[in-house]
Amino acid sequence: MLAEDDENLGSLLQEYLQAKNYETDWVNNGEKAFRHFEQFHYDLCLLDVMMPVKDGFALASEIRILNSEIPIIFLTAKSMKEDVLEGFSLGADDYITKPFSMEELLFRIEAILRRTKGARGGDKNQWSIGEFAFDAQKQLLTRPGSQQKLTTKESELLKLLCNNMNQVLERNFALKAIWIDDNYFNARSMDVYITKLRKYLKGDPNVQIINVHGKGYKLVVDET
Amino acid sequence: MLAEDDENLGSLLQEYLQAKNYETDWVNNGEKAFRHFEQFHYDLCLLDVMMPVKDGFALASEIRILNSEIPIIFLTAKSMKEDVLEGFSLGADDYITKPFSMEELLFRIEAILRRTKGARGGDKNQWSIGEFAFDAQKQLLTRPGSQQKLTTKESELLKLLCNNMNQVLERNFALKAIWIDDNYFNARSMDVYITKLRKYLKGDPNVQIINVHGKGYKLVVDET
DNA sequence: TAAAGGATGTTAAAGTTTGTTAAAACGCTC
DNA sequence: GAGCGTTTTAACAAACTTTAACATCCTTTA
Repeated sequence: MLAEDDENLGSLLQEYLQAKNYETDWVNNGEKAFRHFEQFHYDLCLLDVMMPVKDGFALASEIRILNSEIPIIFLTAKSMKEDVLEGFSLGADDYITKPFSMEELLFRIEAILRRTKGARGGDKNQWSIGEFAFDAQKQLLTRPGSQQKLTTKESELLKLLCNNMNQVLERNFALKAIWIDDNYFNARSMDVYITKLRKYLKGDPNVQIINVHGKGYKLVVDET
Repeated sequence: MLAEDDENLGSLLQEYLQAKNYETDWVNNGEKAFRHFEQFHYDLCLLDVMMPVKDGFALASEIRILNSEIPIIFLTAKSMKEDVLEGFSLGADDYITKPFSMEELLFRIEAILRRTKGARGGDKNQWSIGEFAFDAQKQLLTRPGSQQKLTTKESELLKLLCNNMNQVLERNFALKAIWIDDNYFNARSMDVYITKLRKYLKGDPNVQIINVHGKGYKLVVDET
């Protein structure tokens, strides 16, 4: 829940947080915020301190009565020491003074949520490739019939291809990502691994690793 | 643990925190800090970013490998956006720029400890690994049916793997953390222990220690 | 359009890292 | 100093990655 009376900042923040996959309700005064808090269920509160009708500090102390656990972050232009201290003594988890960068806010939110919940899932490591299932974490390429254990390099390369499915994965990018150094020999080594992956994937004609001459490779999956 | 190279600020902070009943060890460079961290048991780390020998960011990432839970707060004069973001991406819980008020620091520490006090101490020593339960303190690996006593080295290694569950634990790091010296023979010794751990864990097919060639090992647990 | 040169495909060998087992060495207790 | 549990060393096996060698494909250009 975001409580912020400045229309510009409010909508900007809401939009940004939504874009980062945090469902965000935005209310523009403390009174409304409290009613929302009673009615809905939130994971974290972002409260502006100076708001009409009911200020952020008053709001926070009421919220704390209803829920002593929910993380609260104050967002404010006030940076005076007393205010900061008052904020924390109301049980705030963080206190950010404007102007702040949205990225920093996001990181602070995540630092707090990490403590309250499990960490949010980072990057993907499971894909379906035609009739195959690939688990990059377990380094396993599975088919209805059989199962193939992949080596580290095989798995890393296939993962990169999956991340760019139906797009071109550039040679140099892959080399620097997996081999660190993109010299001639590593490039040849990569070619060898492409051959290996093709061999593993050759069971399904709808799956292909296509070379884009001079650029790189493309994992093409034909869905039918 | 307080890592701060400025003698004045360091002793001032230590004194203040002690006065507030937080037992505080103060070290004046990153290298010492790491050795202290290995040796003693702390509830929270306050790290200066710019320190001689090993800077706060490098220190934090090494600490995170040993202990993925312990709260970390960066204390620094750097307020550049990139630095703040780097701090958070290393898993910081807060990032405070100098000059700051000691009261505010105290409040921020308390805000974080309030969230982590459940784990009490932050140094985790119990994990569930698939259908196993591992207690690093008691050096015990338990299963619904049976129970396995672990030797010190077995336990230390499994603990490191658990701290980096589903991530790669680098050989060299583990060697330096457990064997101190990462020479050839210690490396082979570690291989032997990996074999032992695999034997203990082989009852549950959803638990695996996977080798990442040339890098290290990864404890993969498949939750379903 | 055919030749040339570079890029990619494929296979096998060589070299390195890791897996596994057992014996030897170590350190502690009695 | 014998006994016992732990850790290291040794020796061999297996797996992984890189290098090498040669074949083929693609693009350029005369």
